[in-house]
Amino acid sequence: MAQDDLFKKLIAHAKEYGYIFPSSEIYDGLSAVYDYGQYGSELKNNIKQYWWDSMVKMNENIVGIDAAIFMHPETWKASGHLAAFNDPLIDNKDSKKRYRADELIEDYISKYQQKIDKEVTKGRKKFGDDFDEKQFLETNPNVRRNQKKIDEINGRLLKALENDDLNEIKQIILDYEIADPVSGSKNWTDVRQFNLMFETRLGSLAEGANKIYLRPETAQGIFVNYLNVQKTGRMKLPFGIAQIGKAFRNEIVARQFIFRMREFEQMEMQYFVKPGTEKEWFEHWKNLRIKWHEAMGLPKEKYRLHEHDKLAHYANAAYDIEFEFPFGFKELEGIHSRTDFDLSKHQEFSGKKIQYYDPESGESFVPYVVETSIGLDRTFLSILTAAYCEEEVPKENGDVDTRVVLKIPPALAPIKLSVLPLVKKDGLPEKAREIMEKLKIDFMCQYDEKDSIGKRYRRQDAIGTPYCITIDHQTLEDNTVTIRDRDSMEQERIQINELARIVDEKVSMKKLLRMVF
RNA sequence: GCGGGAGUAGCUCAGUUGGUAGAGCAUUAGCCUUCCAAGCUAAGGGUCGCGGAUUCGAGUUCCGUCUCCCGCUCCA
Repeated sequence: MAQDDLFKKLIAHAKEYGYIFPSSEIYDGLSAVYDYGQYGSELKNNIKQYWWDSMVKMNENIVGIDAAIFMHPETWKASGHLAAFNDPLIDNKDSKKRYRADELIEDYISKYQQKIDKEVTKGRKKFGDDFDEKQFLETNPNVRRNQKKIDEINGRLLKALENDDLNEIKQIILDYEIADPVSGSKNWTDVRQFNLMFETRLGSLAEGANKIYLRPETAQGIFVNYLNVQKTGRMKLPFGIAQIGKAFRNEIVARQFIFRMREFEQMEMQYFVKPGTEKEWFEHWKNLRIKWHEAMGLPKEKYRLHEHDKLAHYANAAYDIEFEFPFGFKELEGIHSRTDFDLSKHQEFSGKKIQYYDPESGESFVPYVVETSIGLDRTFLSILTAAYCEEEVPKENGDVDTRVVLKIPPALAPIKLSVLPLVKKDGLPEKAREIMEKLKIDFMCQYDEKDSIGKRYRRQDAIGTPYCITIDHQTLEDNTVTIRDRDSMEQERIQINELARIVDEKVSMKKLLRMVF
């Protein structure tokens, strides 16, 4: 089956079986916003728990917090988001391409710079060892002409950016007849501002109310709480702060189902270390995070590591863990060595000293940070895509039947166990209810007596329930039930009083944690 | 924003030159059922995305509009 078709089927299946619904669907939906349904929210919670436990429970030097989505606006000046998330964009009407208007102008400027470089090369050849670059740049008429042009355009651009003057940016493009690098067309739309951060106002709508933002990443909530946690938790380096929470980005194009949403959830852990040891910890977390993914049991070949060659301004090393989605390998988790960029910036902007006193060396310093940041919704999607199977099952009459089954890792499955009386009479439903009552304290269980047993098995397959237990006539005689495995469809007969123990062994989250640690 | 595709029941879709909105599955109730979906009976569920135009009459024609999906530009 083509990957594209598979993806469409998966989306339809996710909706039909209560995993993911389009947001506000009765009002025609909202672009790139989705709601998690009755099973989706269970799966999501299980993923969160697996992550949280593997951070906070399994590492005594990692603690968790839950910071607010609203933060002081200065936060985003310090982090650089306010500047970096504001892009003036322009469309070419002929080529239909969209560009960042400032980059378009900068590209144009770089052509003049290239001319200057060429002159310098020529000059160097001509004068040999006597070549004085500084003097050459000041006196050569060609260089001076080009440099003047650069200064002129650059000056206008910087001023326009500073004043948020979009009309001026457009005017620069028109004045210098800057053309679309692809088509050569000069047929441009107006310049529009895209702010990737959602804005709102704190307090009333009254004038003078402060503009605040929905956080575009959760990490800053950790950085601004660094001192609080370090002091109140008596934390010593190295230590980590973990957080799960929503973040918001007003993406120009948000698509591919829940892969890129405007509202999404991140699971982040910032690990604070002594400067100089960050590379070592970076390796440590990279390896541990890979093990975390592998323990879930999704196919290993679906994962791949990608090293950033172009590093963000704050990082000195960065890896992505990528997953092969139906639309290709895409980022699932980022492991970044963020140096002391964030804490230093907050120190600078807040005026509060963010230092760690190291009793061993007697020195104070700003700690370095190694970050692991994983998309919860993306992890959800990776599990769902890997789980979705259409199997051919031979029927008794020789026909072939298609079985749709979600092979979700049992520890993460929304419903662990369904309890099914073979028939709806002879006291079997009563016995099944009795068993159900005992088990529901241990597991998410579901009871079903409607329709034939085969049909009920298929319904459970479709939502990914790993085990079905069936109460039949023999149950009444010897207190045994059959337990059916979702993936192999094989059955085993076991004692009722063994049920909780046997199922727990199979579906417990402890199993995953033991594989990682 | 531009280009392409699509909006009819929970799902998959049919609906003729314009003439009373349909099927299968699903759902609910009842009957029947000794282990891998689709036995029997009945019921519920749709202002055909929305608005306008043409017409005696529009799911169907025309215009507008909204939404979703795919592609492109952006992405810490």
